[in-house]
Amino acid sequence: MNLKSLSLFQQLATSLHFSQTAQKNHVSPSTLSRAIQRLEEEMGCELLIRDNRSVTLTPAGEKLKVYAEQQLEQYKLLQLSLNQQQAELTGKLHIYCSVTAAYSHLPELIDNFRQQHPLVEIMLTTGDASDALQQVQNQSVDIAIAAKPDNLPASYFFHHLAEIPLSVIAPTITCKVQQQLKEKFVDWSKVPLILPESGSTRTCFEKWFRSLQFGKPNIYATVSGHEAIVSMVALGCGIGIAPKVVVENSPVKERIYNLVAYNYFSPLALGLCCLNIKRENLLIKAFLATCL
Amino acid sequence: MNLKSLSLFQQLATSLHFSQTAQKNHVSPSTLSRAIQRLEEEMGCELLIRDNRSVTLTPAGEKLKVYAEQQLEQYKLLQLSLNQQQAELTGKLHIYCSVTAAYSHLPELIDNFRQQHPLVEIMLTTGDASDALQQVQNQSVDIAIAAKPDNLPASYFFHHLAEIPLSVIAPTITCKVQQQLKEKFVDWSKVPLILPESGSTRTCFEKWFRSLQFGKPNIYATVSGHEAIVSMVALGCGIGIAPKVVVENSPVKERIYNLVAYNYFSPLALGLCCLNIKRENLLIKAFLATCL
DNA sequence: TATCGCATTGCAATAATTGCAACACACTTG
DNA sequence: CAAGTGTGTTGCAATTATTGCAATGCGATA
Repeated sequence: MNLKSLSLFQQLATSLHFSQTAQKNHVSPSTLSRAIQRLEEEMGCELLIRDNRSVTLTPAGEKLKVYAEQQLEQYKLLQLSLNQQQAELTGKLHIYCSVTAAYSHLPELIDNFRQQHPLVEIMLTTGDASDALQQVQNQSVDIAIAAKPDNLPASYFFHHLAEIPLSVIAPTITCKVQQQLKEKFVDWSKVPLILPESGSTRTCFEKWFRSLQFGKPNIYATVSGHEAIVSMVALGCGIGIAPKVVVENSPVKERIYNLVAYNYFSPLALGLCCLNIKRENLLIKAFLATCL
Repeated sequence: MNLKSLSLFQQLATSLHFSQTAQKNHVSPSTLSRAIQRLEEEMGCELLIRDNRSVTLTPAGEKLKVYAEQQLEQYKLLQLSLNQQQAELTGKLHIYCSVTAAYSHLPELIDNFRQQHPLVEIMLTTGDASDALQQVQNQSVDIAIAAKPDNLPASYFFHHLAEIPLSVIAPTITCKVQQQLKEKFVDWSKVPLILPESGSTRTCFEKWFRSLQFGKPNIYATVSGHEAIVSMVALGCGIGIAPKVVVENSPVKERIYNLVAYNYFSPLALGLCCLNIKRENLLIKAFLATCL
């Protein structure tokens, strides 16, 4: 039995909903399902009754839920007590976070860290993912939470956190782009494109476009930051490519749709990045530790 | 964090001795060492000070020890409560156990099981490993704890528990065998051998002897049970082959020594064995579950 | 009947854990 | 003082466990 499974179970026992719980924890439903199965195996009894329409706790499940809550609480207390005992960490930790990551992973990372090291002052900068590495490089920040570039120099340390799928998006309003896309033969060299200035998403796009063999792309605009791409697409300026999370959290998401047919972009690898030489730094070490 | 590591740590924190703790838990010292390292990583602080001559708990280690003891206790209680809640298992469980296994793994298996299912009556038969399968086959027993034979029919289920290394042993007292072994060229067809009647050890030996290409072995005696082999070797009747555990736990171990040069026997695979069709049997299922 | 939502499974890829052997170190012995 | 013994730690290769994707089964909904 491990705390991760226990935590998953505890949440599931509260929400009684596999998909939701899985999503909240950034794991696939199958992972959650199997974690519970392992737990049931280990306990030697059913914990949840899933009748394909609803999920209910068995009496044993109830007991385990109580136990899980206790355990998680006690574990927190232990951590607190251990961290108190160690020379308590203080100082400033500069974190750079791409706006994209801020949607999905930042909150819990910060939460966990603050819980364990309440005296550390966190200096957070958000910005375009493509700036992340540079910020780390010139030590303006200690850690970046951003997509992994294709060729990361060995002087950087990278810890994988999640895969960020990309979406190709188009405006729903009637406009020139709309018509172009409706044609049987889409001349990609004519379709106006909204692209990020640089960064992984840009690289990703360029690879794809080259594979189409349509010559030069018709780049309507290059913008800095995924959010801006989404906005411009919504305005009907052209089609764009941006992380799914950004699209789904956008205030204009009603005015765009997903060009599912073109979703063969490999997802971005989101993770923590810092200089290898700084991994011994106590604050950085502590931060990385909270991310397992 | 998982209970296994926590349990290892708890024991280590009590014994303050890596090798001992590792041995008691049937893991290698390196496994234990790394489990502790992981724990320290996870907690973000040192737990034990190892200065190459002694092991001491740090204050953080002390705290974790207390925590670990609580957790393990609570886990036991949880199991108890869950098992109580389920229709409590009762009945008889017939176990066959080779004497060899009785030395090493039987106690804890039984312990664990009894703790969880105190009302189940355990009927234990010990005997020669070679009988184990037959006993399972004709359903005289439900489960056997014994070495896995080379060709186990598919109707059997086998769960690996540990590797049992074999020793080639010779008498220390001066006798004919001694002299034969001292010669530069050992004529293996002349050396008197003490062998088990049948079973994995026998198979193992025969393979080895054939590979020597010395014709027929000079079999002094075939006996049933590894313990008897050790005794006969101690008496100077010949050399023998038997599991290390048996040799080391033998009352006559002072009168035998290990022919290290001939230790190229592959170890026996000790494990639990039952008929596949009986795996659904509640008692058997429960027993297997306690063995992970 | 077709489609959706939800949990589960087969399978291949990835990550974590393991034990062996080799090592470094401190004490003990001959 | 060199060789030997007992200790915990590492490099490395092999095994094991875990993961996510894609496909499946199953009921509900339209």
